Amino acid sequence: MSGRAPLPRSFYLQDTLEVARSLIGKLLVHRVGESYLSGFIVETEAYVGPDDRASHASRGLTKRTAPMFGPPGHAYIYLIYGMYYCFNVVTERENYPAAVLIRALEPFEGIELMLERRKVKSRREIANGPGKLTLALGITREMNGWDLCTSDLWIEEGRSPEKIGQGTRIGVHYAGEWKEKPWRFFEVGSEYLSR
DNA sequence: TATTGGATCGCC
DNA sequence: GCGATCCAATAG
Repeated sequence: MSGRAPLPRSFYLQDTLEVARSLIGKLLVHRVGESYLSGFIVETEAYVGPDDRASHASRGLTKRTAPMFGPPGHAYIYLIYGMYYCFNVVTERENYPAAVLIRALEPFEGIELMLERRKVKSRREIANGPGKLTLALGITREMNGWDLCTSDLWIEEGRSPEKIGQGTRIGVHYAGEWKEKPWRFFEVGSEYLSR
């Protein structure tokens, strides 16, 4: 038996900013056969509601953004710049588009395999960015929409971060006043943050 | 049907 | 600082 317990759906049903903050320190896990690839979440960003111009959902329900309008606790994964995948967890009630982007991890399990996949030599380069962590953990488009409560991809309890910092979101220069929202959260002092 | 540009990354 | 690389979202 595993003894590993995915966070309950009620966790993802909470306010998105609360989820984004609470995710710092939790463990993101991908089970591959008998082994696990995982890392502690050290950086997140919240994308909240239909009016947030930084969010893909600000243009309404489309084929791509459909998971953001779905029930909480599912994955929203999309291809960015034709090359990388970004992984989000869907939050809040169905039909209210909101999600939290996972931006960086501190590698935990499967480090040797993740170093190979990323073609890097140091642990801090494995998952210090949203496109890097999906490559390291083997998260692809096939997993878009997966239920994080019942699938081989989930988030479980981890550790308590000493201090959580907050700042503006990255890469959303096009979002007008919404780019100023301090909706990025991170573990202060971590060596595994993006950029 | 054609054009545009992006919640990034790694190298110049 | 810039090009890679592809596809969803728009415009026509």
